[in-house]
Amino acid sequence: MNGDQFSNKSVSELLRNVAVAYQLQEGSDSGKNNRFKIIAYQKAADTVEHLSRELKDIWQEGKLQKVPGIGPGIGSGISQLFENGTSSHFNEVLKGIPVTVFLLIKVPGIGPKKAFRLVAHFGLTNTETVIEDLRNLARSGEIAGLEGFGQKSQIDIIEGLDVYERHDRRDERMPLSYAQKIASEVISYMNKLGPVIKRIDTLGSLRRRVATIGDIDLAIKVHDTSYSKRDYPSFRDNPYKQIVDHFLAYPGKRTVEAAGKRKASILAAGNIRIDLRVQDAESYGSMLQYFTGSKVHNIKLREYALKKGYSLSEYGMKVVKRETQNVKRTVIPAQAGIQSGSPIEGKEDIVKFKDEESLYAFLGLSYISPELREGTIEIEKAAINAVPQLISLSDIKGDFHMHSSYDLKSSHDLGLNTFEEMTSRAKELHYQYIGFSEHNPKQKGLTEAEVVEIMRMRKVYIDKTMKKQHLPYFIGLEVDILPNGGLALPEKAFEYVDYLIVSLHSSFKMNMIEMTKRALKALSHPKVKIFGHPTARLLGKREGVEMDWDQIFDHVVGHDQALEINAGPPRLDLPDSLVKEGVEKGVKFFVNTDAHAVSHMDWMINGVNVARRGWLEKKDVVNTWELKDVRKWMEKSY
DNA sequence: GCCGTTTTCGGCCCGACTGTTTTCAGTCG
Repeated sequence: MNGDQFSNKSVSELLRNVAVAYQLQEGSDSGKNNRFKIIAYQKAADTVEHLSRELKDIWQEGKLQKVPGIGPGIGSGISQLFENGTSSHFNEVLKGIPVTVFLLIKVPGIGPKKAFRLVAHFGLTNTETVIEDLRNLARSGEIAGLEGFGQKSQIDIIEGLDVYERHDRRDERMPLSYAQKIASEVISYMNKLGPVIKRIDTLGSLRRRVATIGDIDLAIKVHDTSYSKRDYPSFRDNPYKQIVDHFLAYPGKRTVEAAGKRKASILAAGNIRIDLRVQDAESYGSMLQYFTGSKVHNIKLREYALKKGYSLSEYGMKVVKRETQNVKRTVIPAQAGIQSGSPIEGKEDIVKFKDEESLYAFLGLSYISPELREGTIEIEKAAINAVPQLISLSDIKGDFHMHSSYDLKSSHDLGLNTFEEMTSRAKELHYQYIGFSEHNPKQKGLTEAEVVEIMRMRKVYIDKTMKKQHLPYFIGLEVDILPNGGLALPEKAFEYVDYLIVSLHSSFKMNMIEMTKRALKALSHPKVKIFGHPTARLLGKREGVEMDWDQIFDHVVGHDQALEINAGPPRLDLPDSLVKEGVEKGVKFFVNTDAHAVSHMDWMINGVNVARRGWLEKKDVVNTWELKDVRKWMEKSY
């Protein structure tokens, strides 16, 4: 097990191991016809691995079976696991399979069957030494003698072990903003190649704007091959080779991992893997769609296509004819022009797609933004033309969580820049209004009267300063939620602010009931309009707090309050999945940067990405509204 | 074992690559 035995990673690994165990039972009397059970466990493992929230929290909320791929069976096993630390059902299935099998399947090229045969035949049961033992066996030539293995597979095993040891060390994912930066550098380098390249897109989780990224995947569309050599003298015989070669010469490259005709991968500094795929224009849409994923989305899309009579692949679409109910189906080429427009009939009897729009349209679906492609309900929505009109960065009209350098003896960090400097940046960003929210003055060492006076002086100062700035503004404050749910600000100080953000900055380890009570109490004050970075998570450092989110959602909906999507790269809080749950209940949001410096105001895009993954439209995000509507909403109290 | 705009039963994504093969099984993405 890896770290916390209840982490998503551990649970997904456990489910994957159960799938492996069923695979090994196949063919035995007890394991007949569990082909689909295996797939079910693998699907569940995939989903859990890619959840943006802790499965355990979801379980605590009693929503385990809302997770796609988890039904009554797997769900009860997981419940057992969370309750007792172990699950009798899973244990029963795993029983009798040496643990070393589960270690060996992590080696590239070794799957369940091979792992089991190696372990069984050579008695590899020592978990400490199994990797080394296998390497020695391969080197001494003993594996080639085993039935089903040969010289080549023996060499492959040695190579696989090398790759395994290299990659095992870098297991973690990087923040989206960091991945985006690296990708941009590679893209601008590739663009130097000139007109051979028609366009470059990111793929995979990077394109879907997932909070954390594993590998960086890029797609390149080559220029129409109907070019004239006179027009592009540098465009030699093989554009693919030219592009791949250029990629392999990337200055930031450390090693070349693989290099083929139309794809290649390199490792950059920090063992970050960068994959490149090159495709011609007529099939670019299919490729883009396929490698953008997510895997679950693709599987669902293919199932959907199949029901409509099409077989969808990386290359395009074919028509499927079912012969009998159960056994085989024949695939014949789809007729191009079933829908007029973009699909192109290719020579390989397959309908190709230039772009993703025509691909989705061919299936009768409206376009689905990459951020929505997580296999939840996006296909069902697209089928009835009901995908949301997602917000974009240009919709943001103001930032309500910003810390200036104004010293109000606050309990946490001051910002680095003045009100004027932040205002001036806001104007550059074409904001139509702005909200300041320093931390509340500290409680120790100051009397109530002193705090009230500090707050009064601040208002006077802001009003005076902003008079010259000609940008509508709101005076806010970020107030600590005390452990008992009280606010770290005396009541009399409230009259010097337009709105309050309440945030958790201490005592994160409460149980769910206590924490929920605490948050609800803090939210009960009518001046509170925003719940700041609600889970209080710090990516890679601190898990979010335990909270009954349904109660929080209900409360804010009933009291004209909003939840924050904090765009700071260390936070990205709320997480996208909670945003989606919230908006389904009618929750309103702010996307804020929590800027402590002018440069941080550019973080807004990170929050917009989360909002998009959370299915938010303009109506759901207060700081995309017109000034008068924001004012009206701010002044509502209950 | 999961799932539902032709379903609560009867289905379940697609293709490439590779090695050890005489037609396919295993692995991968």
